[in-house]
Amino acid sequence: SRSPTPMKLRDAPSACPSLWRCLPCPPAELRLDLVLSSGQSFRWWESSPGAWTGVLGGRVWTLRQDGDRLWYTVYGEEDEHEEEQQGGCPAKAAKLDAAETDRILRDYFQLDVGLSALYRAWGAADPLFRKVANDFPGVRVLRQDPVECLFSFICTSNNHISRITAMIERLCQAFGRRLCCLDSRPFHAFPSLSALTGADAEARLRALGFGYRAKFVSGSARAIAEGLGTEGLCQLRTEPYAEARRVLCALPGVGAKVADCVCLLSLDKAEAVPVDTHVWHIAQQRYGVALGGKSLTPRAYQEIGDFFRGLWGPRAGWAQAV
DNA sequence: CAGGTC
DNA sequence: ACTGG
Repeated sequence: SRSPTPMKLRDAPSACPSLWRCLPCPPAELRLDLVLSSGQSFRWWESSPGAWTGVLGGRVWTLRQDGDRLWYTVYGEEDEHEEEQQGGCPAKAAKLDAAETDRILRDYFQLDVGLSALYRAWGAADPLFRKVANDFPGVRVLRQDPVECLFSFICTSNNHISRITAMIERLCQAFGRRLCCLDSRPFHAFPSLSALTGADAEARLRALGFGYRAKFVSGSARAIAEGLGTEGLCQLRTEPYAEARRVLCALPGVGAKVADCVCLLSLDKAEAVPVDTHVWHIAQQRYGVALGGKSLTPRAYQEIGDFFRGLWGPRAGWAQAV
């Protein structure tokens, strides 16, 4: 009998303790709710109060914070057979997996970067930061997959969060590998580069409501596939900020703002300061950056980034995320 | 008009 | 220009 038992979402460790693990992580270092709902990633969903379910590294996870601990559970794939689930997973495999999942999570949240020390430094340099920081502790920059980050942020231009989230959900359903079903809801991986290079990709994206961004997504996928490749894109992590930015801005649908988002959120460029309309207004109103144009010109964009880098230092992008 | 880009 | 809160 091969009928796969439908998997259920796991809200909390109490329900099924053996399937949960935890990492030490005080709230001053990470506030899950703030980070996962702030528009850095569009793939996390508050599945029940305090529990966040989403896809990371080709697996489905539920995360939860309790005091000084970050709890997590990872769901098996559909193809994994029942015998593994009940008789207790093969101990050896489970142990190896635990070290690996710990590592994935620590890397994704960049837990080796001490956030409280950074908050102190930014606050010492900037009274306005201090005020905001009080209400928003534990906001850190995720280290996302470059392909997911790039194509997600191509979708953000001249758009709003609720629609961006819905578009990316449809993108994954249509082009991404199906991972598993939780409470009858299917979860899909973010599409690989090659999934987006098909001849009909643009038309399919238009049908999914991507509008003019359909051409940007398919065009950038093609350009990367025929150029640096997924590996080359990932290798931008070891290149200087200016070089990564230059390469990204050559892609269709990628201008200064999207390039900075990709640099900051997936390519380890902590000095990248994405300047959206919101940041632009704050720079003028709260920080008195004198650039009284009617629109955010390339010149003004550069000036605002330089201003915040001068104020906050080499991790200005992290401070801006707060 | 929205976390811009061509 | 796409699309929708």
